[in-house]
Amino acid sequence: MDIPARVTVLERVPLFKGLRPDELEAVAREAHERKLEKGEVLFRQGEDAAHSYVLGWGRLRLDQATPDGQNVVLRFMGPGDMVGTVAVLRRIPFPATPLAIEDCVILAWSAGRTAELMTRFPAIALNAVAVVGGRVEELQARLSEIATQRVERRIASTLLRMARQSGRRIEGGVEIPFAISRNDLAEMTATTLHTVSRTLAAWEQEGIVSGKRGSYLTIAQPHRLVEIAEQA
Amino acid sequence: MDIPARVTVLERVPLFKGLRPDELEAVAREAHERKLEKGEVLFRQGEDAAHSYVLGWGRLRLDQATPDGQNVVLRFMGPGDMVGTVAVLRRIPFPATPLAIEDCVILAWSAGRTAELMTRFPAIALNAVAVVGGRVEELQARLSEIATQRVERRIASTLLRMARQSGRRIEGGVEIPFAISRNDLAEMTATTLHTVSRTLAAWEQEGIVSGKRGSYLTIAQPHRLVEIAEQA
DNA sequence: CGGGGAAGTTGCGCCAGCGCAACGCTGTCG
DNA sequence: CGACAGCGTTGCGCTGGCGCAACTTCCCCG
Repeated sequence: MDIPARVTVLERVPLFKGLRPDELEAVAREAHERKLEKGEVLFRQGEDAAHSYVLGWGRLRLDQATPDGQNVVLRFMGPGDMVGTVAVLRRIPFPATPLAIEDCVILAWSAGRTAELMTRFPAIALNAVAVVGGRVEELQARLSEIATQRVERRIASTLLRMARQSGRRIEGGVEIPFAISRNDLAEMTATTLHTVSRTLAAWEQEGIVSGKRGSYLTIAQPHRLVEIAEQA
Repeated sequence: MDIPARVTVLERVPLFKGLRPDELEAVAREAHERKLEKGEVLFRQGEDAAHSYVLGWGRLRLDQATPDGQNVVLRFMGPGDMVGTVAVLRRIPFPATPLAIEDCVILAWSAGRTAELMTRFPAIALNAVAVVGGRVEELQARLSEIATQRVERRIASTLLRMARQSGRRIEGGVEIPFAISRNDLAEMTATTLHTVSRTLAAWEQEGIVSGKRGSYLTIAQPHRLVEIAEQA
């Protein structure tokens, strides 16, 4: 990717919102580039946070291993998302592992460079607070859900949230444009593969969602899902 | 509080770490001051985020109401914590309500002033990312816990986390220096008052924790609690 | 000092959903 | 093209801990 191409990518990244073209160019010049094939990891939980990243193309799933060896899916990330930036600024090891679920192109900056750019262009740092704040909000919402709601409602809320973040309108509903396994959903909603399977099977029966194995999940009747998510 | 007194407070606030004394003074000059009595709220969930705050003295409990009227305790906050800053920068309404559980003194800056100060002193913005990042980490940990662990382990983890954040060594163990009701604990661990009550009663029997109603909770045998939190 | 109310305790019964296990489907790799 | 591996489905039984309700204890306030 040459510099103008990078700028085109960075223009749409929330982290760099409000920067002038020449500033974006300066940021772009400092970046390294990295490609990741589906199935590879960008880094591993526990590693030293030497670089921060911005996802240019592709999708990542952010996994966190618990001390006792279980796995929790923290979030899915798409183009424009920042990765690892917080760990870099906090000078702590990466707290999770981003796994490529599609081929990805990623821009990287060293830890020192990251801090330096944010100091030089404070707007980046302000944007970073906003982005990370958004994650706090999402996590708080999930926490509330898990704390107070039944499994069925949590699955509904999770699907709606993913649709809102990454969904595409297509004929016949809203499509979530990457493969999510039942197990992924289970690990996002704090339940088991089995319960997710049963729930989705029921919803497919009723025509609320559809999507064969491997292909993308489509929410055919979002309003029905909203009803389920909101019912007392 | 005069300006030097404010500077003394701000010196110990993580958000302002690394600022020079003259910079701290500039920040202090821009602040408004606000007192809050026990039982009052600083602002209400849903209100427009017109100011950001730093807690000088006292303690707050941050509550979030769910759409269906339940309540979740997001966190307890103590001296030096920042409050509302994220909502200000994201230009969204406050997502939760901070309730004073002790008398508090709070410094406040208007939304515009907050952004301006962060731009003038980018170190503040970098610190803010780190602080908010810490919250993300804590929320992720709680999410993992709730998703994968039994109630007993979650309560143990929560108590240990609070002890780590605010605990005081005293003779006979570690004391959590503010009143936590069983209900608070229930709302933090995604369980019910009843289950918390039973669990703590059992632990008091075994001498792991102690603390009468109203007084502060003391963890007499932290290592036992760690065992419970870590056992498979 | 006595009455009211909030917070905490405890017993009991029930059920959502977990855990296990067996089976089915589908893509893929030799 | 056959067999394997990974993912998903489904049935079944069990149980953690929730929900309800009755009761106790403590604290505050008049």
